[in-house]
Amino acid sequence: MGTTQAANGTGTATAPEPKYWHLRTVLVRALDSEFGTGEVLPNERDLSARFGVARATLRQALDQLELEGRLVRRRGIGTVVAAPRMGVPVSEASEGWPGTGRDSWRIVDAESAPAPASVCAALGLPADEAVHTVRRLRMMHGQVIGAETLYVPESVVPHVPAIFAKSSVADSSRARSVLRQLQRLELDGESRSVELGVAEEQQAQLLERPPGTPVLVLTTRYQAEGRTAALTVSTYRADTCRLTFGASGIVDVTPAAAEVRTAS
Amino acid sequence: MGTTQAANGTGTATAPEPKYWHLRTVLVRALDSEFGTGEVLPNERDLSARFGVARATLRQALDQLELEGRLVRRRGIGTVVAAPRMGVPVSEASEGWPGTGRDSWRIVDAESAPAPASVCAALGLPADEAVHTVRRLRMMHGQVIGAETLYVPESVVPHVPAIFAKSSVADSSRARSVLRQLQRLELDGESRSVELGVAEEQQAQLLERPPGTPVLVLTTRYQAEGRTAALTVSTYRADTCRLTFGASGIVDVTPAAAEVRTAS
DNA sequence: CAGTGGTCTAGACCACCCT
DNA sequence: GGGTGGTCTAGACCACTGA
Repeated sequence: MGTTQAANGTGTATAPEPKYWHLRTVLVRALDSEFGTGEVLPNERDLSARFGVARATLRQALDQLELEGRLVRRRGIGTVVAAPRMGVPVSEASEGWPGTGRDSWRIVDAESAPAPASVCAALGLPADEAVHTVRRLRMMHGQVIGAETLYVPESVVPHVPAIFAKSSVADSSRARSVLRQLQRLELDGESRSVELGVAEEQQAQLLERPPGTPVLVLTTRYQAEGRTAALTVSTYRADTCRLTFGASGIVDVTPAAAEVRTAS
Repeated sequence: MGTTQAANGTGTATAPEPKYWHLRTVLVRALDSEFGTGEVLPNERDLSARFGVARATLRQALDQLELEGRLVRRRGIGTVVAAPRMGVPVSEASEGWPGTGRDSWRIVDAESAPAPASVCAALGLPADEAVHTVRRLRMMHGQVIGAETLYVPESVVPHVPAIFAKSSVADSSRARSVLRQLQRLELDGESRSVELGVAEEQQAQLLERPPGTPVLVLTTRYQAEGRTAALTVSTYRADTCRLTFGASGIVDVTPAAAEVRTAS
């Protein structure tokens, strides 16, 4: 076990670059030149043998590439080359309340109940005040790309037809009712934040990914009538999404991403 | 080696939750209740022994927590509890050109040279057209939180006093000159995108993190005189930063992040 | 120097998918 | 069943930090 690890592949001996990092570089080049979207890579045991490293080391390189959204690994299937990230438009204040546009959403469920403390705080409410909660999935090109939870205080949208039978039809109509009433308010503005998170069990399931999957967490506060009238927390798959702001229209431009480098 | 792995800790036997994921949950609870920012955790060998798992398994859990920005690990030092993420204001169109505000920036270098193809494409230029390139670091609370590269075509800002001696003073004056001239143009608007990336060697060094560190890549296109007059690519440390948009003023509000959960 | 996290190995078993 | 990725182990050495 544990051979000496000293000789580390590059041959230069000047900089002790980790094997997995070098491997990643090699694979990036291969991905750029020899593989197309959707192609399946050789399995991990073969690859590790081919590169003369332990499987764990190869996996460390693949982990990086998956984080970068270049690969998708599926248990029982294999490792395939991922499509370039999708540009996901984040609507601007001028475009109104969430989900008004031409985005495709799928209602998951809806309810009216006391909100968790963190949500009440963000909405400027006393703890445990009742809020409407709507959960929905954002779809794009037939795929789930994000999960959103919308919170609206009952003091903003008071009455929603109470259908007690818990069914997807009832949820759906409740959700539509909340959204409809929200859109009657004049929207004064909004503020957003984006950060990195990981999907917990629930979200992970909605996003069709394993727990721990990195996500972009987009939090939006909607201002109306001089207060925070609604709050959304959206988690987008970090591997497949690029959130775009104010890019009204053109979205499919490849950004000059991290690997920008001067010719010097 | 490799004991049977069958009994997996939870005791329930109903759901085969991975050990490292369960460990993460345990550690999250411990961090929330028993540790304060800056406190040092026991070392990995002790922790793995205490939890009765291999060190690699413990590390898998710590990797997750580091990705979430809850921990910072430093070679030779130890693992410490991270401070909550900083809210990093991303200036709005109304606030003008980059770096105009009260943000703290530190010039790294500046030059005028043919741009890489991806940059030219994003700027709508023929390949290899000359652009001014300014690299600078964004500081906050005395820490480096991001690295930004600003690209401005020479056709937008033509002459910059040519100082051929390559020095930090010369770079700095060149950079200021470019920014000053940019600010004379009327800014029509801007479009942004945010995505997840990993820091390559160069960026990683600027951000004082190891290569492979996850970053939020913020790409901004500035519109002026009916064209894309400038492009910035900023990489922010994903573990310490939460990008905020249009939150003019209040920034230090804890967002209702991924772990939002209804009481149901 | 001793102590810490970072990398690497060889081998094992598990969960899942498809045929 | 046979193949794939996912998890786990025990042990080793390396690179960095600070006394």
